[in-house]
Amino acid sequence: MDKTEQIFKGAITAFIKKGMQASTQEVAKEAGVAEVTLYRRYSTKENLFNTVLKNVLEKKFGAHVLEIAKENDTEIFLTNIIEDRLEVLMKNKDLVRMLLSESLRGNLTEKVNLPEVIFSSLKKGLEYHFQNKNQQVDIDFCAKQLGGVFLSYLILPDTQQFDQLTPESRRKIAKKHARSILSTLEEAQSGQSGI
Amino acid sequence: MDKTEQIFKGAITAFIKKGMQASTQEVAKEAGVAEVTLYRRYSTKENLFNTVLKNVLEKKFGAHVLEIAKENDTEIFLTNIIEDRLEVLMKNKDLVRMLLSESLRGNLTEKVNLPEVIFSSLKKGLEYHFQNKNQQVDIDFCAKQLGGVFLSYLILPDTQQFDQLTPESRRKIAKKHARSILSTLEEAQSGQSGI
DNA sequence: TCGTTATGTAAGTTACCACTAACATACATA
DNA sequence: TATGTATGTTAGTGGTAACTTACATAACGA
Repeated sequence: MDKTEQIFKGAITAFIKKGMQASTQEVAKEAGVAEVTLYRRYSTKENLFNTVLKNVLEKKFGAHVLEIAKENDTEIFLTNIIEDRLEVLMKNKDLVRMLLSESLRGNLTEKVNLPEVIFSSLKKGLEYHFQNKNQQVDIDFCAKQLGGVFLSYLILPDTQQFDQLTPESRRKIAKKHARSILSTLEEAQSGQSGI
Repeated sequence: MDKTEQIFKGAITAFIKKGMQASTQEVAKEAGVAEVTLYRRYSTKENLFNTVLKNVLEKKFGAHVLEIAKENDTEIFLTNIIEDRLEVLMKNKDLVRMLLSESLRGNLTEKVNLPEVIFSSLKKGLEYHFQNKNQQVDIDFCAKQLGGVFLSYLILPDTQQFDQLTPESRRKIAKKHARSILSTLEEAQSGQSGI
């Protein structure tokens, strides 16, 4: 029974329930650990929060976006990245929603700020994918569109839960979004970009 | 100097800063009113919060979506609704972000839950617009796409602030998003819908 | 066996917060 | 003038939360 692991798990479940407002008492109880132990190890609640989140972000959202970006066909690439990221996000929906809430409140440090982390990783993936094509693409606009897809599933009222669908349905939806984004890319080629 | 107005304005600025966590003391100070006055009028902080928000939602986001939905051309309709709603949302960005944060935390009553309110009003607009066309449209999917556009501007890191752009730029962006959504509608016609 | 290290228990400190009670004041209207 | 109504001031109550201190205990290596 690794104490650190115990604390991390307990802290996460407590933080998911109440966000940063979860008391150290609750965290301690959830982790099966004395409250003072938390302070001896992490000094402040804020530090505990950041440490735990940094760890969990790497573990759960560590993206292999560049792998996906190697795909040469843009429609397939977009479909894959939507399918992949959306699945991860929806699997951790409660955690992600808590992070979004705290982010909106300005409570997150840069390294742990989920929207920023995801947005910048999307941009990197897009840059990588388009670098060798002589297609002029507004990366920011495209990343925003992708982000919008994720956010809509995370925040808008859900009739059907994404992670409860069959793989075929999921792929179909991902493809639909991908084609939607694709259509603006093709358009941008004959016009000019973003602004 | 209408006291009620005073209280509402003060409460809003306090709530924008700290969400529902703003103390009644802070609200009172911001409103230039004694703390006890708030309790005499609204009994509890929660009730004050809900009353104020309900009022402000009606005032600031009271939508004439059905007006917009009368437009017969779908591309123009979508462009208009995006342009219109996005402008309102971005003009009240801080307030909206606070509401999103509280919504994610499950702190909002139904009538004041911004994502739900907007999503359902979007759906109504779409239903109205498509009711007399013999085009089979997945309203939910379409509303989700629209919602995603708004959320992306509200949450993702912004290089350019939407409400600081020229009207022409704004319309151009709105149109771009509209065409993107439009492309999925056209596709759906020859295939089947959403799931 | 001794000292170090990690933990637990229990009590306490300080600060804040939602909410209340008691009393005073100002104003308007009958 | 008298009375009611809305407000302010001040103090207080009970609860909670972040964080600390002091002391005890168990494990482990030298």
